[in-house]
Amino acid sequence: MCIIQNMRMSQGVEWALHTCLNLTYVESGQAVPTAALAKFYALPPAYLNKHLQALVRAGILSSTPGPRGGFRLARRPEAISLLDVVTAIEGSGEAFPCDQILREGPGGRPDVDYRHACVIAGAMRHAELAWRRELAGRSLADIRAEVETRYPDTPRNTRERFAALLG
Amino acid sequence: MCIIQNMRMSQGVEWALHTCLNLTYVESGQAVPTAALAKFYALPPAYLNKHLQALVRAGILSSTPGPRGGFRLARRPEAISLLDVVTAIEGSGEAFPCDQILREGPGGRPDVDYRHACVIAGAMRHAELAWRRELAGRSLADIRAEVETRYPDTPRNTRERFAALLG
DNA sequence: CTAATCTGGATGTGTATTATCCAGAATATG
DNA sequence: CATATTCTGGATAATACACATCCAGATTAG
Ligand code: SF4
Ligand code: SF4
Repeated sequence: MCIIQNMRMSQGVEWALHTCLNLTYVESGQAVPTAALAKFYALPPAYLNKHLQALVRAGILSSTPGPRGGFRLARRPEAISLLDVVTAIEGSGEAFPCDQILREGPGGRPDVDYRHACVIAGAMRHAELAWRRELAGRSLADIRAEVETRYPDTPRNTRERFAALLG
Repeated sequence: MCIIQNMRMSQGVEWALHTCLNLTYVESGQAVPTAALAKFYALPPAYLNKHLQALVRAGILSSTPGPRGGFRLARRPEAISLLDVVTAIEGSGEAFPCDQILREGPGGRPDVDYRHACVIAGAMRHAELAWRRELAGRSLADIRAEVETRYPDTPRNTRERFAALLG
């Protein structure tokens, strides 16, 4: 019937967002290893680690090897936007794939970069910018504040689970 | 190195947008078969036809079988938004995949629908709405007007190519 | 020194996109 | 009516990529 249900970002974004949010509850100075972060939501440890590495490369987390090592936030939650996390996992590529088919059209020139010249590509890019702007305007601290307003038990629950996992 | 570059919509969106835009230049009453639409940009005819079928189901195009049959716009260009076309090809699913991992977290309940309860999912949905709003506010007629301002030759080029392909 | 932990590359697996083909239905034309 | 044209939609194949695992090597706490 219908052939497509595309345009989804990787599930790693969800993992990364939740993990970063949880890490805001860890007392600074303490690192959490991949194994504990994975157990938090019963995620596959080796694969979650790949995403954590991406977050480190993006400067959102910092990592420490060795015993009592692991990951911690590299910046204050106020300084980490949702866009930062999404971009770290998804990359910064545009959602609208332009194959420059205009080159095959009437008057098409192989030497022109239609990604900049094309009105359609411009409109799609404009819409995508609106999306990025929304995500850039919301920080982990904002999310945490809203969570605590709606679910006051969250801080205690999160800290208790971390305590149990770090035992 | 980096493991992911996701979050792309299908290339069919580009084909559909260009094809719909081109169809605004066909004198109403005349239909264009898949073969001609495919040759316009050297696209694979059988696969393009799948996307055209999706556009018909969405009420954007209408189709006529038989000789001198083919596709034409089902509504005026002013009444077709970019979002209409994107949704017809991509589906209306959300870009942020929520696996409800909170169910595995502390205090998680299997009977709660966290897609509505979760603050993160809400923030992502909010950003996506901004994207949709932008696309919904731009019609094929708007795009066409901008194209003609910047590239005055486009109407003639397009009509000539159609004439040659239908000849 | 030893155990714990991160890093990054190699590799496997499964799903979804991309693409083709064909039988059947509908229709314009003569 | 006969025929050629064209759309419809299911079946199927090829390909790309997200998802996932594993391991050797590097780093560090104790
Ligand atoms: S016209 Fe725009 S969307 Fe189409 S191929 Fe060119 S750049 Fe891409
Ligand atoms: S907390 Fe939100 S994003 Fe995370 S699993 Fe639940 S609904 Fe999805």
